[in-house]
Amino acid sequence: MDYFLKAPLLDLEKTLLCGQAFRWKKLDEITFEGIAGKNYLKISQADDGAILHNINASDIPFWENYFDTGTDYPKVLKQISKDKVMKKAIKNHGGIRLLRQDPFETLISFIISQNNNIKRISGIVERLCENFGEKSENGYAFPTPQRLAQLEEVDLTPLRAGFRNRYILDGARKTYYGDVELYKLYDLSYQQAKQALLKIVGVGEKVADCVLLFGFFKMEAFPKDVWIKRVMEEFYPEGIPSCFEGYEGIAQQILFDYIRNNSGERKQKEGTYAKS
DNA sequence: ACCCAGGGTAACT
DNA sequence: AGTTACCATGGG
Repeated sequence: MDYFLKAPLLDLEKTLLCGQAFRWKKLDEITFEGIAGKNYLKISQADDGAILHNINASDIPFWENYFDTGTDYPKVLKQISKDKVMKKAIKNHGGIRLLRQDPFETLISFIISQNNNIKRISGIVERLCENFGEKSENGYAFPTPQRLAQLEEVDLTPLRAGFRNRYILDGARKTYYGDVELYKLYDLSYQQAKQALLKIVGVGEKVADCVLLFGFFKMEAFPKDVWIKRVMEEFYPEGIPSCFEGYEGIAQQILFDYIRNNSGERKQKEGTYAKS
């Protein structure tokens, strides 16, 4: 059956393709498909929500959670738009929602993301799933920690992930052998959980913040990649405005899309970082 | 040929 | 504690 997922203000394309998840593909103007963990979904944009196609009733709670339907986005946007720059960014980029993703998938995906671009990250993640994920009728699941932990670096050469191979393996091994009790980080504070993630080789401040935000929904996380650093320089030399408090993660995602893909609405600074 | 990409590590001051 | 070269790979 098809199911209407209520999600006020949702912009499906921005949410799925803005670089917080890497396994979604656009099928037509309003329809997308992808796999989160081992769950396949075909989904279409609707007004203030989306249509989940051919879905089992038992899977609805998973997707409600994934699309963060428990968060009141109109309320959040009203709060953070007290900041002028954010108010402007929201006009075209306010439809982005955070996706509540699996911690291990998020960890490995963002280890792969370092010094890399979104298109190539998606390719590496896809090859990772095809090589080591469980196959089902609609594609490949994301690999388990157990499966990846038993591999050697040479096994990862088909991914063409380069120097990140040893980081991927360290993340998988520390997760599988419990050196980092990944699924217990939900219960820790932002700071404590971050300290645990930083024990993984290849995980630094930025990757840790992405995992904490997209994998554990720690809203204090404000990942500072090269684009956000440009936002901070240009708009927030004094630091993050206080009205973002409690919603830093959502604010970050909106600003990330704003600076990367402003479609001409913002004056370019000598064309320094116009989108490719 | 050079620079950059949702950065981190190791080796320097 | 704060810089900097280097790290594979692919696109512009």
